[in-house]
Amino acid sequence: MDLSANNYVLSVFRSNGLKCTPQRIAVLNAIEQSKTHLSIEKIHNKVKEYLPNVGLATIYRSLDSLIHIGLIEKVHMEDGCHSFASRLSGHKHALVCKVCDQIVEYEDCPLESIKNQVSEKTGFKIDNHYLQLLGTCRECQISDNSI
Amino acid sequence: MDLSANNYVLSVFRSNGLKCTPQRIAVLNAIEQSKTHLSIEKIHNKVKEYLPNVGLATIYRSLDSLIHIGLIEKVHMEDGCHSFASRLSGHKHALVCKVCDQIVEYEDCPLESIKNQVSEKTGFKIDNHYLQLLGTCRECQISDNSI
DNA sequence: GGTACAATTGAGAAAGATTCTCATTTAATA
DNA sequence: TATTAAATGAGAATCTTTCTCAATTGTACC
Repeated sequence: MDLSANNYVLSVFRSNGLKCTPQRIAVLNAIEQSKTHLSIEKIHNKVKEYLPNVGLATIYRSLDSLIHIGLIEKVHMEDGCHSFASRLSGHKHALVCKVCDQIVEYEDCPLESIKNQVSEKTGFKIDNHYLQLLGTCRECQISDNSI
Repeated sequence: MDLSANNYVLSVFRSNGLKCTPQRIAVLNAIEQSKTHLSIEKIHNKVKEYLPNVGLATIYRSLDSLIHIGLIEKVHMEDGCHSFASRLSGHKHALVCKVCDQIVEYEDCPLESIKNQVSEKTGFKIDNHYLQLLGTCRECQISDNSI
């Protein structure tokens, strides 16, 4: 894991008046590099591989900072827990496999038109949305290791 | 609050082998009758009005049971907390006002067609979805008590 | 209606998750 | 490189959620 930030990430930190620390970069990298969702504990373990002394409180604080400046977002799992997803590659939605827990990100946002529709009907000004589709991925359908 | 269940609710409990207790009915009623989202603590307080001795653990257990038999579902809030919504009136999506916290339910599910689209592209078999739209309701836009 | 029995409850303890405090360290800036 | 405010690590404190167990209560059957 490279604990130095690229220019874009650095500029996001700076423009928000936040320091770009190795801890924060390590948390961001852990989330970006993961193919599946990570609990706080898993993020902590991942970061400890590179920064063995990092404290759990720092993970919480880093996640808060990264959410605040928009580099990551909280993703809600069906069981009520949450994980975290990178927002560096723009707006995405989560496809969560109930069998293998894999998260596939789906980039075409199908909701822009729907938002207008809903706005007209209800008068709500909608400025954010959260969509999650739950099901079984292709591999798990084939291997049929579902419960 | 009427702590007796209607026939439908009763049959759902029975077909799942669960007892229909006043505590569970009170939790269900509290959620159904609320216009806004309720935290666990608020549900507890609401239920205590009718069953003063109800314990917090019972609220947790009732919520689990009600989710398990499909009478309610967990709704995720943007801050990572969750509230609970009745499913007695069918499939609905939440429109959450960031100013007044009001939840408006929106019944036309715009996602059925999208699900097929996404399935084709990704191979996922999608069997559930969760959509939440966050914004400002008509009243709060007018009164402009936003932050 | 009364009885038996397993499921459920209340209370508080226990466990787990998150936040806070504060002395120390460190990134950013000049 | 020196300065300074922000960030960190460690552990305490605070919430939140789950567990345990004795007492209670729905439900099914008579």
